Amino acid sequence: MNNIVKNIIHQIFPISDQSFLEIDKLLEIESYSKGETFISKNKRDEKEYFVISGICKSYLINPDGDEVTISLFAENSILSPQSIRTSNNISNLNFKALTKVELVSMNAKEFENLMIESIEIRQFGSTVLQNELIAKVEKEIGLASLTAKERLIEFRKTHHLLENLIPHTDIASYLGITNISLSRLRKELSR
Amino acid sequence: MNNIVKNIIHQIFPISDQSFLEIDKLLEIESYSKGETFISKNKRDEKEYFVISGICKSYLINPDGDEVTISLFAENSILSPQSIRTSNNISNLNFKALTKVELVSMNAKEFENLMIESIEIRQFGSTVLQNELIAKVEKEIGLASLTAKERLIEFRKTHHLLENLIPHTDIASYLGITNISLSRLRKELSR
DNA sequence: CCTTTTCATTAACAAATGATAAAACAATCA
DNA sequence: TGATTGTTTTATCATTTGTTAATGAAAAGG
Repeated sequence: MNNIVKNIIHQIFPISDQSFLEIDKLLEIESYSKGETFISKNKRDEKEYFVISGICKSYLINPDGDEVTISLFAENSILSPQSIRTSNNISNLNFKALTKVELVSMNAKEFENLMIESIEIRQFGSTVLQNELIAKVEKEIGLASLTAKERLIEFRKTHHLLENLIPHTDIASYLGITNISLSRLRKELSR
Repeated sequence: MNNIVKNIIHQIFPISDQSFLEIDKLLEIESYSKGETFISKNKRDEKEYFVISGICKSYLINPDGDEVTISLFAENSILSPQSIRTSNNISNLNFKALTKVELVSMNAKEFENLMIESIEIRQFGSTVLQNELIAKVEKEIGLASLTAKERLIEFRKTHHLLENLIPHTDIASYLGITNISLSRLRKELSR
């Protein structure tokens, strides 16, 4: 059904055509417009997502009622809320489309059944999990610097395309600063 | 051989006695004194660790030559450098004992062989990976606040025992502030 | 026991960042 | 087009944080 998903999967793990056909049966297309929240609390344990086009974020609401950006997801990436499903402590993490977004979703329980039946698909699933973990470690290393300026420089290295595509408020939140401070740093770095 | 390891494993996944006996054959005891670095670059792809007693940190060296604390590992936890093994970008992450530390190590390749043979051990391995990921997500949520004071308060909730056991320099680095700033916040919060 | 080292605190000042408000700019829509 | 809304920049001031240096306390080692 969807060659883009096949490519995304192949970039992660060289799955066989037969295995992909099994996965393919679970795929459905979803699309959301800018600003739309697409994983609510009661739905989040149901699906894995492949980001076909557009950009999404995960976020939470802080005590002041503001959205704090936790992660950013560009196109051709897997948005896999596995960690959220299995954790009781992470209760209020939500997902939102920052641009018009096309997703391919996959029922999580059916995918788990596939993983039980097929060693190859389980290896794919484990590799997704590992990649998620690597992304987190790389992120925490990138944000480990004390100064916001260095964090912005690091962000530009890993997300160089995103800065002109999504609201700076989300980037600032991701970097742990205000959008006003981000604006100052942008000006300073452009000189 | 080691009932403590059995307990640690059981807290994560209810493995059978038979499976544990297979794992048990791979276990070896290691101990390090305070300040000792125990995973160097060339060794890190060899072992998984169970922290029996003491506290460790993962860290990297920033351009100024200072150690930046990335993660903290208390006793009764698994120190599983799976993500490091599989990532090319995370090259300079090291591990150090912050107190006298007793570890039980397990050869990673032999454990992978066990995972191929046994579904149950495979499930245990996947769960370890999931737990690592959950810990990272919980950490990034805990550190998502803009102010250092709130991050310290959050840190105290999740690591309440650690503050009096390890150098404040490492806690400050973990929180993204200087130890002097941490001292100021401690004083302010104690009033 | 003394010395040395490491760590935590404090003070004074400089630098960076947040808060608030205003203005410029861009995007959307009737 | 004009109005509206949202985003980014800029300016001002208050607050927080980093830097440097000094001090004291605790731990480590001879």
